Amino acid sequence: MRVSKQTMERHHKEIIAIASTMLRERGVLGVGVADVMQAAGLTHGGFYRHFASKEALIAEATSAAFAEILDGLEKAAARKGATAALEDYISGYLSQRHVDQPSRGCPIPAFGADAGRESASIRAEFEAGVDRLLAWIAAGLRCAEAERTAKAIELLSLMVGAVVTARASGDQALSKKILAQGRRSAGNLVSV
Amino acid sequence: MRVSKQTMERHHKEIIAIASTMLRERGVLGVGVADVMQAAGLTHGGFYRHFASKEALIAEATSAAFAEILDGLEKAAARKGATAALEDYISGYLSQRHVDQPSRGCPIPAFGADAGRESASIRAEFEAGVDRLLAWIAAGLRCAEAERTAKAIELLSLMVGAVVTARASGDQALSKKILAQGRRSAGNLVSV
DNA sequence: CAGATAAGATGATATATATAATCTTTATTT
DNA sequence: AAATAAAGATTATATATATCATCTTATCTG
Repeated sequence: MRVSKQTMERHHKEIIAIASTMLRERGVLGVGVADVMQAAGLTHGGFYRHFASKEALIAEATSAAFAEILDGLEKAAARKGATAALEDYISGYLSQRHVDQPSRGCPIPAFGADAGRESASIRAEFEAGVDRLLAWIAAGLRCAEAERTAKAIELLSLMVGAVVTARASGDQALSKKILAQGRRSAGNLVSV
Repeated sequence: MRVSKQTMERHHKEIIAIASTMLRERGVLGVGVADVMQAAGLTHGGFYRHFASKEALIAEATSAAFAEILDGLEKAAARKGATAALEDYISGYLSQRHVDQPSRGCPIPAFGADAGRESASIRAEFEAGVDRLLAWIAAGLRCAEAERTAKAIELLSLMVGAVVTARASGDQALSKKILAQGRRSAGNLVSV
């Protein structure tokens, strides 16, 4: 049945929000259109009133995942300063919680590999998110202006790789070792 | 029809070899049992004479992917020395070729995120591969014995993250920038 | 308020999936 | 050489998939 414009708008946003968490939990091929709709309390039939294709949903959900995170980061930086916010971000990123719960975490370790196999429209959203994230990280670094972007890339690569490798290595000792070393390395990077 | 023991053994290895490249190209959910069998010149019906389940195939293919790479690395280290071999490995890892062609590349950026979602048997194979790779990297580092493992983890994390992020960021300028920075950072790591 | 419109539900289609049963053909064993 | 065993082919099953058509029912618009 038809719903009000406001309700439809709300549904639209809910679908995207659910897809953005499912994406990070299950990867691109692991999320089904019907799954997402059901989780939103709807049936699969209405999906194509909202999106032209699954690909379009993934693109929007990718953008939403980055936006959600970056909005939070920008608020944190405004509240406690760019450098302190960056330190919090790093310790959260390289935490056991982040490794265990990808659903609200960073999209890059969660489905960056998947995104690399997807269409240009999805990769473009991903790239925009990475760009924005790198700029935010750079702003929190205390080194010389000229080195900031380079260092931001180094730091992000290190963190992404540590989380991917820790997740893949099961819940054993190795996983924790990788995380702990990631924290040390990242700490050295930002302090120098 | 029945084939000789040798032929069956060959088929078995071919199936695993094909799965190990498909895995890296398409991820765990992207490889289908029938796809793999067809690529091996067989039909899907015979699959369960070779493997108990798709999961068993993925576990074996994961192990095979790491083994293939590490056998090559160990030969290279024997030929030209651990340190020189490590330098080659790093420059190959952070090359455009590796970013563009995951099929014969490192399993960690290719399907580490997928592996993290899979069963313990698959994660165990992955963990064993990471372990062996870290030991090989550590052997090529010229720093103090006590720091080697830590530095190997740092280096691998950095490289994995750079490749994942470069792949996800499309074929634009950002992707190349991430790779180039990865090479600089890795270079600094091994030289110090 | 009446009619148009459209969001979502229901149902259908076509394809893909992992797995299992059965059949065929051949290698192995006796 | 006959009997057996088994690898792979064929076929079947059950489920999942993305997408589309149609129907219902409510909102919006004139």
